[in-house]
Amino acid sequence: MSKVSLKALSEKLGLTEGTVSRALNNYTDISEKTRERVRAAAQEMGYRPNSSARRLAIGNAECVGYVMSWQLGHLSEPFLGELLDGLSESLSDRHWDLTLAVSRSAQDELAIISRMAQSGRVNGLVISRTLTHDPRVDRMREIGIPFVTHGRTANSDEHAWFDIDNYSAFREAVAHLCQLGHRRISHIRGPLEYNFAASRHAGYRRGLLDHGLDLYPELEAKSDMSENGGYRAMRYLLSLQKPPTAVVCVSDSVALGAMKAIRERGWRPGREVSVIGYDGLPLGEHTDPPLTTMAQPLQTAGRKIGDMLLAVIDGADPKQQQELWSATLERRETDGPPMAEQS
Amino acid sequence: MSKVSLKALSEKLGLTEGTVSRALNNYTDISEKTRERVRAAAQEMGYRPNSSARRLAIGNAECVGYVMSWQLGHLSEPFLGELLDGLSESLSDRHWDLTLAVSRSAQDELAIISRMAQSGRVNGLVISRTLTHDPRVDRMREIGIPFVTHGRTANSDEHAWFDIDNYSAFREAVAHLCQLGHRRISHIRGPLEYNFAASRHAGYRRGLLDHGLDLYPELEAKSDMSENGGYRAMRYLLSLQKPPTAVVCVSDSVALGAMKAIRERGWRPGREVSVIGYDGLPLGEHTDPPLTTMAQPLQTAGRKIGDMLLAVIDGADPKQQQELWSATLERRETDGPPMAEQS
DNA sequence: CTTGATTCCGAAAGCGCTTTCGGAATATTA
DNA sequence: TAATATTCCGAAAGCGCTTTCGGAATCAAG
Repeated sequence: MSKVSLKALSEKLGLTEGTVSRALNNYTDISEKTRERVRAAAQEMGYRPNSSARRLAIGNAECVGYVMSWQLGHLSEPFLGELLDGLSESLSDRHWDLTLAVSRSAQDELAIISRMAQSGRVNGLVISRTLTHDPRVDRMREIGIPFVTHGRTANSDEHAWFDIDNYSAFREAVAHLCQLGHRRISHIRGPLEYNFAASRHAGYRRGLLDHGLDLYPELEAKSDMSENGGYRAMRYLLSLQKPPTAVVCVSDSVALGAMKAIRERGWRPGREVSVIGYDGLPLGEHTDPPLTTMAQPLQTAGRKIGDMLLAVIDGADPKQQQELWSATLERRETDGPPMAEQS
Repeated sequence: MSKVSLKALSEKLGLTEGTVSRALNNYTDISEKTRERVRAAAQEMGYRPNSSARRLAIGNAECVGYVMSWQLGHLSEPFLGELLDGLSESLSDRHWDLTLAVSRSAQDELAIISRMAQSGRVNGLVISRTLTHDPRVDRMREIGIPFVTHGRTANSDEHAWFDIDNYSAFREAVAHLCQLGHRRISHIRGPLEYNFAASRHAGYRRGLLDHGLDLYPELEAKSDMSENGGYRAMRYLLSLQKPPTAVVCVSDSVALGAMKAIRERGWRPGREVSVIGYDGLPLGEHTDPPLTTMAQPLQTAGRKIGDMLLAVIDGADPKQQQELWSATLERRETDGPPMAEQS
């Protein structure tokens, strides 16, 4: 690729490679005059230091990795793009790269982590969708590579993480429904191995208890993270003797499916049964009716995660790199007071 | 990171680094016995060749880049995840990496391309959302780095590309509406600089002509690629003296916004005005009513693009690496015959 | 004008791996 | 057994860049 090497440049300048290198890297032992001369020549010849060579010499990959799992339809997560955007923004300040790896199995994922870390391909890693007990963080810690998780784990005290306060978010969502007068509040939850799903679930339960409501297992429906999962779960809930008057969903996507089930029954979301989603997706404004949701601030999450990772790489104490942000209730039109008892 | 180097490994084995290297890389001049011995030791010590060193020596980055632009809300594109997934799947066969770069301006994007290519950081590039006249492909060609575009350009004959036949898709969508009896068919189009938007627009027009319909500029509304853009565009169309009885939208997202505008007027998509989207997003099944759409097969597009890029890198003629796939009409419930004239 | 402190650059040693080349050691053929 | 052909590995030269070290040349101080 790069036809112009340091050697070519230095020969043209009548300097040694070392000198040119130092000039370009702003060493103080190079006179301002020659530094400029070198810069100009480099510019003119279109010199680009070979990354592999530089990285080898410098002993640094100038690169971090994001490893995402194939599971859970992770790839279609709404936060993917934003996260990558923020990450790369953070990295671009120092001209570092972002390498992506997607795994095809849990085993595969651990292998990928090891390989990327131990081959010196990256200086740090970030993973998303943490499990409560996540073998990936064990692996990363054992390897000793800097990392930050997007989402907490059971022993998050030990590492750097970024998370949204899912627990409080769902507690708040339930509180909101209670204030509207609901007492039969359902939850369509995600796979509980995932920390975020477990937190939301726990927050939901806590919300009920806050308001003196009992926990009814039949009011909790399991789902994957897809619209279809939400649809099926909601159909189940609607088939109950006494269907819930409100349901909080693990995500906006799931809420979308739930809404469809509600409509199919001839009911209307926000009237016969309120529904609250989670994510704050823009498309929620355009559903029928517009979806009330707990909106998470993901526009800058990636940026923050990147900054945290860089800090850890720079030697910061991972335990100090922990950030918990909050979601906020965004009322649209799928939440309303319960209708008069009807059975 | 990697504590065990080739040197350490070779010393432990009582062999030279060169020999160990050759053993690990399956050179034929190493006896099967020592090869096995080396493998075992490598495995045991957890040896991982340092990537930077390997890449430098080998003169190959073992890596390709995907550069995405910040524009157009590209990041939230539905195909992002699938594309990355497919790409990485293709690359993982040879254990190559995928590095991501997101640009913050058109200028920036060109700079990124140059830097990645000329610093030998990647062996090839892929870009999405091509413009009809795309300076990025000019740049890549001028640099001489292998690449494939996701979407065609004005001079696509010259390079490798993957695309969906947008033109035919929209022509077909219009044909479908005509067969249902529609004669006032609108199009909410995207920014025409983008090749895909221009193709869809052209396909729409061609569809009208196919059926002997005239082109009315006022029936074409411009929009960005967001739900909101579709919403505003549709409001405009509904404000016409004689609103269209059907509208084909540049994307499902845009269609979502359009549907909202239709509902707000007290009408129902598929009854007073039919709407057809494009993308085939799963969430379209759960809108109200479920969105009829031209579905594109993106599950394997990434894989294909990756394979094509690899082929070009391996020396294949870029002009032979061109692939055009078709979208297919997925009828759901937003298409129907026009209602009786009503004004 | 000499001595010592500064500037500024050349020389050279890597970074960790790959690959070519040549030559022992062993096997094959006459 | 001698001569030729094979097998298998050691030695060494890079890949392109960074960085330490030392020494001219230039400066300020005596």
